[in-house]
Amino acid sequence: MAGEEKTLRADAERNRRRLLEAAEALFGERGLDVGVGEIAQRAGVGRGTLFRNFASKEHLIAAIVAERMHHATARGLELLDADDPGEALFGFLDEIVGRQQMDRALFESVGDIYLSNEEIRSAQNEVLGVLDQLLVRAQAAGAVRGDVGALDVLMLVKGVCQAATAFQHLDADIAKRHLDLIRAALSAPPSAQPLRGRAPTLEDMDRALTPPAAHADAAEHASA
Amino acid sequence: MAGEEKTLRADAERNRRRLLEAAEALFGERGLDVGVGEIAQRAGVGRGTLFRNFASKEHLIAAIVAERMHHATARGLELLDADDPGEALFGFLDEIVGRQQMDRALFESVGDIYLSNEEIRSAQNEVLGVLDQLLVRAQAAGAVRGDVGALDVLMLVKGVCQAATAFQHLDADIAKRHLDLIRAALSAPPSAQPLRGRAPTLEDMDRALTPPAAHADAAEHASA
DNA sequence: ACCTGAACACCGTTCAAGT
DNA sequence: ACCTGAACACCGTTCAAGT
Repeated sequence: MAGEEKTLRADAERNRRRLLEAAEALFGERGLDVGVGEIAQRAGVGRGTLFRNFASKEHLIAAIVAERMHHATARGLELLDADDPGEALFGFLDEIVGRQQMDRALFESVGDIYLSNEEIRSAQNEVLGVLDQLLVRAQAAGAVRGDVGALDVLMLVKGVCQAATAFQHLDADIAKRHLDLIRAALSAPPSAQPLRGRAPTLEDMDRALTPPAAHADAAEHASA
Repeated sequence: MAGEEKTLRADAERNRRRLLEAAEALFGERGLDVGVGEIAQRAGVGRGTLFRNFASKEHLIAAIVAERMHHATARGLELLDADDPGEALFGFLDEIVGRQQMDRALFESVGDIYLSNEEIRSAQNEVLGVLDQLLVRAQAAGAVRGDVGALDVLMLVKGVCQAATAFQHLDADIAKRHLDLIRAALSAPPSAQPLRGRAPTLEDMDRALTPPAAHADAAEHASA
């Protein structure tokens, strides 16, 4: 289903890498509103070359975020072999949050392109895949309540990251603190009252991709 | 300390109100990136008039957000008289989240102007004031763990709102669901392991306002 | 005092001309 | 094929001219 990696000319490939590195460095230092001109200059190429490699500034950001997500996926796969399933899950979340703190507001505008950019979507589905496995293991071990899904967890963590970036001058470890609270929420037995709504699934996300289509007969055979 | 409300000419006051209403409507419908020209047009004034009333587009957004915060403060004060302190606190959070869901991504760019805009800051301090009272009452009643502060709670809720706006097409009630998880986190006894870091205070926020000042002797008599 | 809209500065993006 | 930078379109903001 995924297209083959179009092989680039040697210099083009090098320019692409330089652009990614320059953008990553500048975004990390000064946030997402650094100009494309400055990025191209730091990469040592013309502005047009940036748009030859990336359809828009948002796509450039998406490419960087997708790379991060691939790293996260790889790390999550490693943790699947850990002894303690609970520690594996929460250690995974800790590392994700740790990376976020370092490089400023990279998650900042992800929300906007979350669903519209295919590269981000597939990378995020990878992350959700491992997260789901880590979660199921932790639930089987009794370390995490059974009524939450991987998408629940990812959204809570994303929220913690975003809220923390606004206050990072305040306390660098505040995200860790709030992650501990998320952990408490996930560790608690679903005793008191049940959660409102139901755990969102990947199918829900796919369905959310086409809101302008008012076909009205979508609930036919999709109620599995 | 707060300056007196400069009394405006009748037509100027009316224009200001019209601009706020037009902006609120358009932002709610199509997000924060509607142009100032369209806002002015909908309000029936020239573009220059917008900038006479609000120093910048960000200040216009801040004025709207500040109004919302005043409403939230008023609602919180009412809830201080409620019978069940726990229900009062979580009901308050529910209403905040409910309003957020309705009008799109209003919290979206708040993070950026959080600390730089004085109007937002004082309005937020008001909210934090009531939230603190609601929280202390709930803690005294044993409904909420003692090791969290009002700023912790506000940041968690803000995170939930932001993460939910990205997925609002998915499930309108997803923020409510995650708020239930936050409730579980706050209701849990601080038994397992203690939270990392310490509860952020209003003094921490004020201190975060002046990061470029490296005076180094700020911990003199401020350690109260 | 306040309002207006043309003019300005500053982005992201495109494209004709080069190699 | 790929690169370049001038040119374009589109923002937010300013300001001289009006009332």
